[in-house]
Amino acid sequence: MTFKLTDISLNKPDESTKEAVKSAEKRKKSADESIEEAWERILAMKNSDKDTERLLEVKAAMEAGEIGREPVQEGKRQGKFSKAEALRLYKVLSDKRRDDVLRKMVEDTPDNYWLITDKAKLDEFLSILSEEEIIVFDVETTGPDIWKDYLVGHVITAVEADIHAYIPTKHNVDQPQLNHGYVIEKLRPIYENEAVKKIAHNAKYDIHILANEGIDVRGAVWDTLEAMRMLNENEPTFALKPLVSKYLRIPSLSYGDLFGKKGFHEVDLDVALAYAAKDGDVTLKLYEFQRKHLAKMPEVLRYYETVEIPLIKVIVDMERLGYDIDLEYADQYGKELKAKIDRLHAEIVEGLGDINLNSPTQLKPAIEKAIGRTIENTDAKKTLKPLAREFPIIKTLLEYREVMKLYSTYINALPELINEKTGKLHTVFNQNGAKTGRMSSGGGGVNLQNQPQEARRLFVAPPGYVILGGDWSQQEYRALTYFSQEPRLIENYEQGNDLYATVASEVFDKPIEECGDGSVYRQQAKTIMLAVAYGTGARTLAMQLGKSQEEARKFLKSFDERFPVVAKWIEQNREFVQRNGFVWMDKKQRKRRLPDARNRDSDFWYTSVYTQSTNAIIQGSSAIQTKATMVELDKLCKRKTAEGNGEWRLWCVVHDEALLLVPETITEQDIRDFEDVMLNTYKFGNIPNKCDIEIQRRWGESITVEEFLSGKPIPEL
DNA sequence: ATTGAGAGCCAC
DNA sequence: AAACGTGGCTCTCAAT
Repeated sequence: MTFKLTDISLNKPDESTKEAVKSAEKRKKSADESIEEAWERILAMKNSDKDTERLLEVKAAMEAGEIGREPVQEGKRQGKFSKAEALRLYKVLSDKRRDDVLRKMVEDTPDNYWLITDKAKLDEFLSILSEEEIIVFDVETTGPDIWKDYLVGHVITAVEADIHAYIPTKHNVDQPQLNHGYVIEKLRPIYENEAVKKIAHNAKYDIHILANEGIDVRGAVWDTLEAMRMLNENEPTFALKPLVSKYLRIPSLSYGDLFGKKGFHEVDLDVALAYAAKDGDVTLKLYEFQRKHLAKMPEVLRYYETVEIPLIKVIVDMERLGYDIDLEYADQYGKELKAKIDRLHAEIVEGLGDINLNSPTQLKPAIEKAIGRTIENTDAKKTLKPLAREFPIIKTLLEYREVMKLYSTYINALPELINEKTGKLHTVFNQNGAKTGRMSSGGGGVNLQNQPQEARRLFVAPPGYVILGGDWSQQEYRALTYFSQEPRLIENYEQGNDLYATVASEVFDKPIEECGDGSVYRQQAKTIMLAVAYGTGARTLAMQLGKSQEEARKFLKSFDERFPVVAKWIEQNREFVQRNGFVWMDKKQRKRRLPDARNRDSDFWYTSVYTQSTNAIIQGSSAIQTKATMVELDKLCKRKTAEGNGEWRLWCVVHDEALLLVPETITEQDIRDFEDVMLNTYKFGNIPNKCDIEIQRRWGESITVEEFLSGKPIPEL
């Protein structure tokens, strides 16, 4: 097609006249445009996917007579039907549907849903509860924030009696309710009674909220959220409603669908009853469903009940304790970093131009221009590092990145996250945040598990206390050794040798003396071990070691030859997951389901599920060791506190590292007791555990036990 | 203003 | 030919 300049001359008088005529016709037409024509016109417009979806929904609802057009304002005639009106109607439609659902919920409220708003009814319910061995509990609140939101009502299910009660106390509605404190005191004996077994969905939240009311929940024996993670860690969501819809086939709309952003305290009591009591009802049904299925995996059930369940309260306590932040240190360090950032920024901008250095999209072309060649991305490790030697500006940029990350994510950010109420920094631990069973940490605030050394320095013990920390030495490789039963590795650990030196000596065929601390062989063996555990290929390993792929391949091959039993175990895992679609963690206490392993194209000789199968066993089993030990550490803390020489608390756990907050007057015996729990709570069969213990006031600024016992003072803040 | 995806990078 | 496991947060940038 040819293109003539004249084709785009816009201001030809004849054309504009035509347009004017056309639009006049259009106006005339629109006055008597039929609704069908209007829809055709609107739907032909450039609409986003979401708008199209909404428009079609409105169209269908209008055609079904569910809604009509907006009312005409007095004295005006109805204008033409516009996209804007259609989208306004969408909101009208959603609100109407929501109201319909809520009305229906109220109408259909079962007789065994009890709304308790007077003392007599509460007493009647309490007398029913006194006969119950197990109950469901759930708190309704103003929102999800355990520090800002507060309790507005209690849901309790009397299981045997089959009654689901809602006891509102703080709804902002014009309906009578029982006094908040009165209900707390009436329910306290139940909540705090160990003998009254309790079921909840996401019990950690309810326990937190009740703790805010001064109630110490005891006897929690089942959490339907954590149980579901045992049954299927791949579930897309662990929210109650979707699980109930999916597994019990009870249609359940989410809180947001029903109430939007409204807090539960704004909900009328009849609606509140229908919604809240149903939570107790379906949680109970989900519990029964889960029990039936977990019974088929007795080791998983036992692990769940003896480790995961007690762990909930251990985590609650840890989250509530929080962290003291050295603000003075943070401020001073932050200023230093900021000055450095400014200096580096100025230097880089001189070479690259005045761009946003934090924007990869702006950075990439600027770098390409500056160095005169194209780059794939601005990834520090993969792309920029190899260029740093040749181009000083890249080196400076990498330095900028590093300092910027430290400043913006950690040093400058942490003080901002301090909780106003407690004056401390709090994290949220997700008990099974990783599909392997590891915990994760964060929850909109601080992630305790990825603090770099520099940032750990901001975390300090309160006056009079010290941080007693222990980390399992080579936790995952000990697990690997146990599972594979590789004789050379077992021997290494039985004799208390240095693993990396042993591996280096074998892989590089060097005398052990040349593979000790500080040797390049030992360092490389460390990387190779990691590659084995993570399933890293030769290409990546080559990059990490700064060697050719050829050499990296040789190293991996050499490892397989020298530690053939490990290689065989990895191969077994591959076969197992291919056959079964899952792997077992230690003692069948937990599964990692990798269903993709079963329906793979046979042409693929590698898929990530195979590396995952081995890694999941190692990582997941290590997590079991950590969690089982956490439960015992909590008991140790309670025992020590009871001795009366000051309070002991579990402070933080980072995968293979456990830190306690203990009185600064601790004794050698105290430390030995701590070590004993770390070493002996959970063992991988015949492999001995090893634990390195350190004492500190500032996280990471520690002295060893030996130093401590020989009288070396713990560094002051 | 809020949200979500992608890039990038911190930890074990 | 294909190959690094598990997370979470900050920043940018585009979309709503």
